[in-house]
Amino acid sequence: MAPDRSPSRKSSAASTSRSGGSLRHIMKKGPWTANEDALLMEYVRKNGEGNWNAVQRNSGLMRCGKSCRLRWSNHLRPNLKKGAFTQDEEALIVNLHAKFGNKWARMASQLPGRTDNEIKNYWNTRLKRRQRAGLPLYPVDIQPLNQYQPQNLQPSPSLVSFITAVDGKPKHSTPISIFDMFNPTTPPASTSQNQPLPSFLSDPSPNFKPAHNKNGASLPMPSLQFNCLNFGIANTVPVSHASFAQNDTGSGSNMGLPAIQSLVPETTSSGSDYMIATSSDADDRDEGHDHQGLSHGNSGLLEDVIDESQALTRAEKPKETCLNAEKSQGEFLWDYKLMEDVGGNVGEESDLNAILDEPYKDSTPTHSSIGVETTNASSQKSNPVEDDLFNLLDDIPLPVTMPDWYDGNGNDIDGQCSNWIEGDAGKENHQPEPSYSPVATTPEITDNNWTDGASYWKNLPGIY
DNA sequence: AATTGAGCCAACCGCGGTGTA
DNA sequence: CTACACCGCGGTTGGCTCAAT
Repeated sequence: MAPDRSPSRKSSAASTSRSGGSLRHIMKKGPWTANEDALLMEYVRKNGEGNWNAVQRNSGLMRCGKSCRLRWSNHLRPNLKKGAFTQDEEALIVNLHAKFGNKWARMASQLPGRTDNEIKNYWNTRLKRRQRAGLPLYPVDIQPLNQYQPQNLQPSPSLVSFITAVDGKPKHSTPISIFDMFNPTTPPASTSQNQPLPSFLSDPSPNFKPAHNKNGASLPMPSLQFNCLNFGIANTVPVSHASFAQNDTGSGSNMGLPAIQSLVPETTSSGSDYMIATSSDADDRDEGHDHQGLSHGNSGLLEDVIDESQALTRAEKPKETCLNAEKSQGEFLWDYKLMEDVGGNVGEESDLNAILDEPYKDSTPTHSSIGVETTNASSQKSNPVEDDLFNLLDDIPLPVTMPDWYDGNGNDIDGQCSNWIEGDAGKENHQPEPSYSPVATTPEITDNNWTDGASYWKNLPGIY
C-alpha cells in the first residue's frame, strides 16, 4: 500500500453521498491517509464491521460508507495477504476464472487473504498481457467451462458443447441458428460449430421474453439443446430463456458467462407460458452475497452449490455422465483437466477435495460466513461426496415438468445426471442457518428416485 | 536525460439486492 | 406496498513505478 501517492485522485477530492439522506456532509475522496486509516481501524475495533455509513457519523471520518468498507476490506482488515500472488494462487485464479468468469468476489472467497480487487487487477493485467502477446487467456490444458475466449469469435469448445447435444450431435435441427430467431429476417441455417457466435451473446440485454400471439399463447419457441455444463445436465430449453451474461467481445475484458435460466411454468393451462426463473440477473450480483450467508437469498449460492456438486460428482464419476459427452467430441472440459492436473488421477476424490476444500479450511470468517460447517460428517462415509451431492441434487425442487429426455431415474436419455434447477430454488435459501431444512420436493419428483437420499443442505461440503 | 508504454494498484462509480421503517 | 438507506459487486479510471528505448 502506498497511501498518499498523489495529493488527489480522480477528478475531485470530495463529493456528496449519492444517497444523500443522513450523509449530507462533503465526503473526502482520493487516497487514504494514515490518520484516516487509524480512525477507521479504531472504529472497527470498537464497533465491528458493518454499518459503514455510521463510521462517518461516529468517527469523524469524512469518508462515505462505501469508501470505508472498501478501505477496510481491501487494506485494513486482518488476515489480508499482501504481496505478489504465489504460483499456486495464480493457478487457482486461472482455474477459478475458467469456472466462474469475472466473479471476483467468488474467486476471492477461494483465496484466503486476497481481495476481489486484487484478483481483478491481477486478472486484468494478465489478460492484457496475454492478449497483447496473442496468447489464449487460459493454458491449453484449461478450457473455460462457462465462457468462450475473446481472442476470436469462434465458439470455444465449451460453448460448442454448451449448445450441442451431449451425444455430440445437435438434437434439434438448428441449435445455433435459433440464436437469430429474434431477427425475423434470418432464416434458419444449418448447424455449424464454426459458425460465429450469435449476436445476442454480446447483447447487453440478453433477456428475452417469449413471444405471444394475440391469444396470449406463446408462439412456438425453437429449443436450444445445450449441454448444461453448470449442472451437468443436458436439457432442452426454449432459446428465449437461455440468456448469457454480457460479453464484451470487443475489449475482451469482460469474460461474461453464459447464464442459465430455467423455466418455471407460470400457468399450466397452455403449458407454454413461462416466466424467467433464474439465474443470470441474480447471478451477476448475488455471488457476492455468498460471503454473507444463506439468509441473503442467493441464487448464486445455489449455483455455487451446484457447481461444486458437479465438480465433486464428476470427480467421483469421471467416466460417466457429462464427461463422456465432452470426450466424445474430443474435448476435455477444464475441470476435468483440473482434476487431472491437480490430482494426476481423475476420480481420486482426495485430490480434488484437497483443491476444493482447501480454501474452506483456510477461510476466515469473512470467507465462510455462510455458517455451514466446512467439514461434514458425511465426508467420512465410504462414498460421501457422491452420496451427498446426489442427495443434494435430489432435494432440489423441480416444479418444472420433467422433460421428455428424463427417463425417470435421474438420468436423461444419455445417461447424464439430470437436475434441473429452477428459479425459486435459486432464490430461496432463507432457511435459518445453520439448520438448513430439506427443500421440499414436488410430488412428481418424489415419485421418481430422486429422493431416495435424505441429504440436506447442511450435509453439503463447506460453502464459503 | 527524456520519453514512452506496460504493469500495478487504489479508489470511485453505477447498479442491483436486501433490509427496514 | 413503497420508499429509502445500506451494502456489496463488477467495471472503470487514473496515478505511480519501472524498464525499455
